[in-house]
Amino acid sequence: MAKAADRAKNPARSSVWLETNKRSRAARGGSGPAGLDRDRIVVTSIRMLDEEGLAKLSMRRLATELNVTAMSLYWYVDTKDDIIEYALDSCYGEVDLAAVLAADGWRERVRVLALEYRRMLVRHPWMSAVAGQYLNVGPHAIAVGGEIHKAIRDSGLPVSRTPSATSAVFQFVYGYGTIEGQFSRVAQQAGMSQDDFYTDSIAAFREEDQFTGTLEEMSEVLDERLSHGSVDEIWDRDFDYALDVLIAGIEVMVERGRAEAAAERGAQG
Amino acid sequence: MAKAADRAKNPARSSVWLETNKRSRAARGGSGPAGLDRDRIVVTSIRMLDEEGLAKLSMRRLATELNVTAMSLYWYVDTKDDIIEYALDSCYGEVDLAAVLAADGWRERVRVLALEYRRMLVRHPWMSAVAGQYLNVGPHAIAVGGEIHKAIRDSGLPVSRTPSATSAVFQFVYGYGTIEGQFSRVAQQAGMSQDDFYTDSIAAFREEDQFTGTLEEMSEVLDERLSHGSVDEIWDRDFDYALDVLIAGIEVMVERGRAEAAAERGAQG
DNA sequence: ACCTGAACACCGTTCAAGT
DNA sequence: ACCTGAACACCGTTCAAGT
Repeated sequence: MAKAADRAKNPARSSVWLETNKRSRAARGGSGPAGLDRDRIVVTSIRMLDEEGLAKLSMRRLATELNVTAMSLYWYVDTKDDIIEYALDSCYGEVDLAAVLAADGWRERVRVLALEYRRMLVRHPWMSAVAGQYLNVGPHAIAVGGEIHKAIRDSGLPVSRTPSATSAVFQFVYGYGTIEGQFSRVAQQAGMSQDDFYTDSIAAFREEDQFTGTLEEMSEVLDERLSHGSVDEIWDRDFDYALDVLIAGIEVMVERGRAEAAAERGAQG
Repeated sequence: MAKAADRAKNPARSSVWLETNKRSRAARGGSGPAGLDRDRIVVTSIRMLDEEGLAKLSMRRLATELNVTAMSLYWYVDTKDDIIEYALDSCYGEVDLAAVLAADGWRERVRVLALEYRRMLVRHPWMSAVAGQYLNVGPHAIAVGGEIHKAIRDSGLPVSRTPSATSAVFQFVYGYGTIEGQFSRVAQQAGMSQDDFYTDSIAAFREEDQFTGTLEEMSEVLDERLSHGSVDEIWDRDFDYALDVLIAGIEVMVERGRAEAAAERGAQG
């Protein structure tokens, strides 16, 4: 049941989290003679993905890491995609929702959620490339999505506008976490600190005469940045400021919405 | 020269657009006996990527489409990654920068750029998964980046803040274009209209009792949406509103920046 | 200068067979 | 119930050889 071939026929419901595809056996619980179970598979996958990246994860290499043959894995999952979907949701579980609940007011809740989300993406740089390809409807992803929705809703925006505002905030966080994660991963691969990597990259671009036209414009910006701190500090500072922009924008739109609603009531009464 | 193995050793400069890797021969110009050249390779790649997605593009299938063997491609590019990097930059070339220049004021320029960018991502749903993996320093990508920078700079924000604000706006657009493209691609694969696919998906989720907890919260939002138009209209409406939020936020921060600068001058003078 | 055939070292997945 | 060996139909890339 729920073979890879079947899965492809119904993309709308194509997720390990939906009944149509879920397999009954081996879902969880005790491990077999080889000490294998789905949890161990997922945990090991995440470690390998963090260390070596998406491209290097194969069923055979994963199996070797677990002291088992590749075919054993297929007792616990239907496809390699399933493993990645489980890994994805497991990472969403790292978002500290207790810290969100402890935060005071929607602004602070949005900030905490954004920071937790960003940090998760940076810890697992393979996530961003993959998240868009799945429905992201695992229990942890749904829980995070629910908190995001509630935080934005509490701003006072009309219900019809919360999805849009949510999207503005968290698509930004997603994109920001993606490039930050990419940057730190590539720097690490090059065996450099982020600071060295930054200055080295800029130097490389300046050597290219093809960039002298357009990059000149941004040159003063690039120079200005490192004078204000390390690359790590710049990531934080830029992130905080962008959240300032977004929160200020939401505040304005809340006010506009209230003014419009009042005008409507005035016209009616 | 510039083999795949060499490339991996210097990730900071790992791009077909940087001298270190660029190969001199066959860069452009007339096609060989088989009618092959790099432009044809890139154009065909983009068509195949649009039609069948990233996973299905292989050197062998691409070569077959071009009536040639896979190995011929290696005369024009060093690796499969190179082809994707060329394809990526070629797509950035679809952004209509003339329309941006024709727009009046930074707000309108930001809107036109955002819309052009979003449309490009929806036309080529494979782009989002891939863009983060490369440096994106091809001529077209750089040109687009330059216009984005200039539009945001003209808002009057301090130079030190433009990268952050740019990131807020265009990471949002990137994320938004990604999920919109994903949605339309999956609907198309399922052979459904976007509207049918939307209602069908929601129905599928409602059937799952695991979602009754968290999804209940968002239920009213989901219902509200389709009463206000087609899925296509919702995509447009949400996008416009999110840009309203972002532009309003930038306006507020410009004001704050001016107030702070004035206070500083007052304290000094 | 441009293109190919054969080969290498990999993939994900299936299926029948083992314990 | 859980795990494996062998096999299928693929990959990207290299290298020596063709024209």
